[in-house]
Amino acid sequence: MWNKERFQRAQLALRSIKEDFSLNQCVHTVAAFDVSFQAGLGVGVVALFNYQSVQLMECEIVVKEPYVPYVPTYLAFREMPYILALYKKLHEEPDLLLIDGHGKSHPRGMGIATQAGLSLRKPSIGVAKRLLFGDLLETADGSSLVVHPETREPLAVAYKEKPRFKPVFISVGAGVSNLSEAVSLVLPLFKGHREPEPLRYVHNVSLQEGRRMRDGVQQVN
DNA sequence: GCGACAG
DNA sequence: ATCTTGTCGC
Repeated sequence: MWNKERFQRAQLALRSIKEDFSLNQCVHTVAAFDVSFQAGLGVGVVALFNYQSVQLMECEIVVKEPYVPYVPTYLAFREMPYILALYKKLHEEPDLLLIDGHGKSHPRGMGIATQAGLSLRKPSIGVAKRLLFGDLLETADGSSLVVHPETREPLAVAYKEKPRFKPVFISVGAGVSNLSEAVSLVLPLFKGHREPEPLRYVHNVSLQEGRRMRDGVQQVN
């Protein structure tokens, strides 16, 4: 059975894991994850990308029923089963994980990107489409900073690939030394869209795969 | 008590 | 996230 108390205990227990891993000097590959839900089924997708060229290397899919509902600030407990299964399917070990959601910019500093990084012992970065926690501070260069409500510590950067875009919120997951490093690692992955290309790709694959299953396969591929 | 609340 | 059509704009 699930409840907030168990979720919170598990989340805080994970927080005490030692980060005995860190980013390689050179990041060669990045793995992006996303999960969508269609007709009661969860469709998880991972895509391995070459970091330098931002070209697709591998794509894997996992389809299964979710174990628990979505509970605000406990997203990882719903989506982590997909991420773990997807990670096992990869034929090559990635250097960096890119997660659709927050990392450190979370009420307990334990967003899904952080939980994923700690669980898999891999450096991770979170990219979320909406703010969850923290105060938004406008900066001169057009982008904004998210800071902790009390400590005022920087938690995330609100980045707009184009001025007319709504921002995405980039935050440290695990194994990345600081926010500015996380941002500089993600920026090269943007290709003129709101989200970095690897995340945009897995999101699209997840949606189309979900619809294909829901509507029934009309053709064999 | 009230409102907010990633995906 | 999902339920859902057309529509305005670059």
